[in-house]
Amino acid sequence: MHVALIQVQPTPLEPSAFAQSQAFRGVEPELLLQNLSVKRRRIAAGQPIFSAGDAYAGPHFLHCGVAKSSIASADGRQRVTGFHLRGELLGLESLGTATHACDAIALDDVEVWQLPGGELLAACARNPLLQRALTEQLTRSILSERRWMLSVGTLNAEQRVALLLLDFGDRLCELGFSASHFILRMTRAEIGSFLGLQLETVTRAMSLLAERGLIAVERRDVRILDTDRLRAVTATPARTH
Amino acid sequence: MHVALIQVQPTPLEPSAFAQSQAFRGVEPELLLQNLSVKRRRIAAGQPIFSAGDAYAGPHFLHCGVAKSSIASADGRQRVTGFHLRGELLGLESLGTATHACDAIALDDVEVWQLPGGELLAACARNPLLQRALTEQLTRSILSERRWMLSVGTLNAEQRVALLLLDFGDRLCELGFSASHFILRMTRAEIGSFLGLQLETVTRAMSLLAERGLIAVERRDVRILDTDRLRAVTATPARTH
DNA sequence: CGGTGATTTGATTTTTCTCAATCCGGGTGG
DNA sequence: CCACCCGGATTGAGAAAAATCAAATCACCG
Repeated sequence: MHVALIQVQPTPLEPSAFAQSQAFRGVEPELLLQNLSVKRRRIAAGQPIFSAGDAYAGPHFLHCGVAKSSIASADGRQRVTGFHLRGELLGLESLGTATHACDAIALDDVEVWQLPGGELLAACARNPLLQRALTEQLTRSILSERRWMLSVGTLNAEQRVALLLLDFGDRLCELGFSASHFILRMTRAEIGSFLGLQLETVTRAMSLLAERGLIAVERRDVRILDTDRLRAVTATPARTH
Repeated sequence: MHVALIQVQPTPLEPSAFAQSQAFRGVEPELLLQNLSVKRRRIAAGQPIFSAGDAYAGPHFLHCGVAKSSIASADGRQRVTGFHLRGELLGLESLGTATHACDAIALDDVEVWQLPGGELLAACARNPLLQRALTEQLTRSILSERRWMLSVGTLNAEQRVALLLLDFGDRLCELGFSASHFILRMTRAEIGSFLGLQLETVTRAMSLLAERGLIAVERRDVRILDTDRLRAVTATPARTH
């Protein structure tokens, strides 16, 4: 069963987990863990990791599991702003502020390490490598969001869905899982919210891609059958804006 | 003539201009200017301030004028990611990287102060206040973009245009100009690109808002006639995603 | 074994895009 | 000084994409 590939097992607190992660690649783990009071928390699927308005203590390192982040307006509209795999840093966007501005919700059973924001900033001043890693993480997430902004604004439904699947596969691949076969942890509605589409449109786009033999979908189980042609779909001439 | 209100006059290099700006509010200007080698540049309307792929030297402080930033994909699609007024920091998203990832183009005749990225980061380590200001600027821009993401994904064309006009007015107001009468510095196509709409749709939305007496538009000249009702437009129940 | 939430598919409506024509104002050059 | 030109803006008509409404199916859970 391929499913096992994406089952993330809880692991003991390992200093090297930081350094190996995308977020803190290259940072001496001792420098981090010795000086920072990391708080480990486990959160069940569907439960919030943090919510908008919560007092901000610091960013959350996603040690294992899958999560989504979202933003809501006063009048109840809301939108998913990203899906996160283990090794990512959640809540960075509120660094230095008093309260969380966004929501983060576990899509899996999740373990997060809550880092102390103030100490982290102070540590940055002493450790240029850490500062660099944190800055890079921040710029990386800005750029990622801008690229999605671009895609959502210029690609049609089918292209957006294709891109999401490819992106998800790539990111899983970086973590050592299969890039071409995985289980989606989010609903069609959540995908639609992220891509600026209705859930029915997401379903239809997937059905069309499957009909053309580019992917195989069975509810949450996705297989990318022809990566090249799927990638070609996302590059087809569309609106240029 | 109200038009004069938004004419931005060039001013001499003033340390306090930094401290008064949104970006560096509260930072001792001496600490900044004494230690940083700021390079002033004037850029004519329509010309690039920097382009994707340019070597990254540091962020640009927009000392006067109006600018847009945009991002492009390899296959030529592109999208405006923001409009910027004086006092904002451009190119922060590439801090710590080797090359610019986005484009910034002057919509006005513009003056920018190019800050040295490396020195800036080093100065942050010595000056917590500066670090805090920079972090805040970064989180502010992330949140602003996420809010626009939310709006673009959940509001219809008319609502998006109404929101843009209100936002533009508010930001001008913060700079001491009129919030209800201003000249747009960007084309309908640029507005559309930012809002995820075609230029004709932007025009139509404005015409509709004008028809209902909420605004008065004459090409680039915009007057907000009924702020309350215009704001109500943006809050009308729409798609919830 | 029923119930619930998620997904899929179909039919229809709405919104926005696209294509086309026209208008308008500022700037240029005769 | 004026006619012309050109980019931007506006408006209209028709087409396309996606939203909306509705119904049926499916998997999983208690």
